[in-house]
This record gives sequence, C-alpha cells and structure tokens, in this order.
Amino acid sequence: MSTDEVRIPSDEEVKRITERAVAEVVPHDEFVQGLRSGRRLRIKMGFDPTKPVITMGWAVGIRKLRQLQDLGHTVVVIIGDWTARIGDPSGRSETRQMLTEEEVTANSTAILEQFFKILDRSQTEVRRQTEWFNEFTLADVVRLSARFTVAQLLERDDFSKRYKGQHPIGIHELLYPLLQGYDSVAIESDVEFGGTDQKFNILVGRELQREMGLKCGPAGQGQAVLLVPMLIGLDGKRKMSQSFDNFIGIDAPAHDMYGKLMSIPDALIGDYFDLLTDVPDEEIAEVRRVVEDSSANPMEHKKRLAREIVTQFHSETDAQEAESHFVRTFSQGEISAELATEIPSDRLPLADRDGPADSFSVKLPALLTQHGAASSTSEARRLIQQRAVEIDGEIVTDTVATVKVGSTLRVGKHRFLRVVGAE
RNA sequence: GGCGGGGUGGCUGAGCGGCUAAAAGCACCGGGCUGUAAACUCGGCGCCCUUACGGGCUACGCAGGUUCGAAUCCUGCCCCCGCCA
Repeated sequence: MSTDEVRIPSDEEVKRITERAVAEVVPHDEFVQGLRSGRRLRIKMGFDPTKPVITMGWAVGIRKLRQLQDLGHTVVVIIGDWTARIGDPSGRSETRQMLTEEEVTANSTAILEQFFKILDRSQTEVRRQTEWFNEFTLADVVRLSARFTVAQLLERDDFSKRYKGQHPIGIHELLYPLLQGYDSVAIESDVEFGGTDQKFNILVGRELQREMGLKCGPAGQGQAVLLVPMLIGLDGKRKMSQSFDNFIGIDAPAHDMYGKLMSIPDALIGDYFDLLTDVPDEEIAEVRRVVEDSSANPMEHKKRLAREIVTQFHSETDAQEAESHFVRTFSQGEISAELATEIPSDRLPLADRDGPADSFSVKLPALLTQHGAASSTSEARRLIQQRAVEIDGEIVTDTVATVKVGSTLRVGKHRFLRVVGAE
C-alpha cells in the first residue's frame, strides 16, 4: 500500500471526477466532502468471475477508479467468487452455471491482469467473497436477511416488475443484494462503484453498514455510491455485455480493437469519447454536432476515437499501426497478411498427396473449419458458394484449391489465413 | 391438493398425419452500396459426402406405441405457466 498522502483535488478536479462519465453520485455532497477531507477512502468495485473478459463497458468505471487512485485513494476489488454460484438476478432470467474453483481462479487471474492495465496495483487491495462467506452459517444468513423486509427488496425495479407481472422470483435472488451488501460490511468500504443497474444493490450495502453500526462512508453514514453510465455495445442498442456478444474486450489485439471501434454506429461516437477517453468536453460537443447534422463525414472523428482508445490499452505506436493497417486493408481493399492466422504447410488438409513440392492441393472446407474461419464444413461450403473466399486475391469457386507457402486466404471481409512453412 | 394451458431450430412464434429441415419475425453469416457506420438491397442460415446434379444422417421435452408414413394421433414420465384451494 502506498504511503503517499492523499491529495485534495481542486474544485475543477472535483467537477471532473463527479461529472464526466458519471451517471449519479449518491449522496453527492457526502462524496465530495470525502474527497475534500484528505482521508484515504476505500473504494469498492466488485466483479463477477464467470468469464475471463473485461469489456470496455467495465473500463468506464475502472478509469474512474484510477482517477481516484491518482489522488491517493485505495481501490478494493472484490472477486465475486461466492455469489457467482448463485446467479445474478440483474441479468434477465439467464441462469449462470456453476463454475469449478479452478475456473473461477483462472478467470479471476485473467480479469485482474486486465484491471491492472488501468489500475495502479500498489493502491489496490484484492479480496475474495469466499474469505467471509465460507465461514457463514445458516444462522448468519437468517440474521442477515432479518434486517430487510420483502417490501424493501421489492423496491428494486426488476423485482417489482416481475412480481407484478407474476413472474417467478427465486428466494435466492432476493438474497443476492444482501450478500453483495455484506461485502461492503466485510471490507468497510467508503464508496462503491458500479453501473447504473447496480444502484439498488449498492444502496443495500450502505444501509447494511449503517444497520450494523459501522462508521464507514465519507460522512460516517455508510458507503457513498458512484454510478457510471452503461456503455452501449456494438449493436448500438443494448448495453455492452459479453452475453450479448456486442462487446470489445480491453485486452483485444490492437488491430481488432481498432476495427471494432470503427464499426460502432455513428450515434455512439460521442458517448464513447465521453466515457472512454480524456478528450475535452468542448471537443466532444463538436463531434456530437458533426455527427448529428452530418455537416462532415464522421469517419475522421471515429478514427480519432479508435486511435485514442487503442493508445490507451496498447500504445501510440500500436494505434498508428492499427490505423494504417485499417486504411490499407479496408479503405484500400488490400489484403493483409500480417494479422492472418498462420497455418504450417505440414498441417494442411491435403486433397491430393502428389504434385509439385512447393504447392499443395487442399480441401478448402476442412481448412477453413480447422482454423475457425468457418463454423462447420457446411458453412465453409456456403461461403465458397457465395464467393466469399479468395486466395491471393482470386475468388475461389472450387472446394479443392491449390495453395503455396505464402498464400493468403481471405474469408469474408475480415478473416485471414496464411500458409507458412512447415514447423 | 383440484382444474385448465403449454414444452418446436440461438430467441420469439406458426404448424396439428404425408406437399415440413419445419412459416414468419429477430439475431447471425455472405454479396451489393458505403466509411468494417446507419439505412437499403440480394442471398444464406441443422450436420455430413459432393465442383455441381444429388445423396445420407440427425431434429420439434423424454420413453414407448399406432401407422406405409408422426412435430402432428395414443400411453407413461419429466418440466413450465395460469386459475382455484
């Protein structure tokens, strides 16, 4: 843990911290008071280790956390290794399957690594729910639940909707907010971070801390709440989420990240600038204006957005490379060899063993399927039929084709395979 | 516990003995147009063999049965939903 003093932010900084990329601060004054007190705050953010991915949606909150770390505050990351087994009721009716301990550990390690692309490790405390919940007895659970009433829990939007709509609500689902709230008791957090969809759960934590007589929170009234807006995903409709397959991982390769950012709907450009970059507000306002009245082609702004973000998660050099690669490949239609999946020539599915030593007659469907360019043989055949497959710029119409070391195969717009020498 | 409704492809949802690998919409993939945007448009969308023509195998909760033939009819089982208690 860093021993540096906590720095008290200027009014301008306070404004930046509490307004930019923030949906709501509850209670606003307590939080600001906490920032100005010079006390080192413990700021909590929990995550679900169901999948080993951190999306850019998460990055919004994590970036905010980093701002607070820069002032000297401590971030407490909670690995939801225990509740992950119950299933999170805030996400539709999807039941999340139980994970083995190994999976949880592996996912957590991967996630933390990504967290530390943004966070300062030396000012971060990592805790696991199992530290306290493993010890929990049935009596503890009953005592915990006795502190809340059904009516209180039904205040949560999705619960009340389901209740009124006569849709089932599992008892375990009602417990979930309490458990998450208990995390705040266990670590004595002063502030909890989350997306707007977490508001209710986080407030339960505040309530619980108070109930149990803890003096945490910036004003001793329980943890304050900082909610970040939900980032809309690539589909332009729903919040970015792994389960909707509309996300960009913060560990995505530079060219992939760049490409995905270029594919977001125009209407999202402003939000992405706002939530994921440090580009000044005035410039963003200008970008929004351009996008809205289409007074100029928004593509240049989108490129800048992609550059900014790739620079953040990779480097400026990577961003420039990704951009020039993008321009060459997509704007100028050049086939790219450098990002292709490489296939050693001795692993090709041969259709015919004989023939010249430097060229291979291969079964294309098998080749595409083996390297993930098609999901099944049938799919690969369809792609060939639809003239979506080319070898070195030539559209292929046969399922048997000749390739050489160095040949580049292109499948659709952005899947590439390249034949390399035998290993 | 009683009564009623229902379980179909990734999702919503038609079909209710053969014309159904199964309408339609969404999602998704490919082509065109573009800025790997949107909109639009054309095509595809179970798996496997085939350049193609074509063929094979699975599939409508599960297990049996009736029938030349079943997602469609019958029996049992499992699960879900609603109403009443």
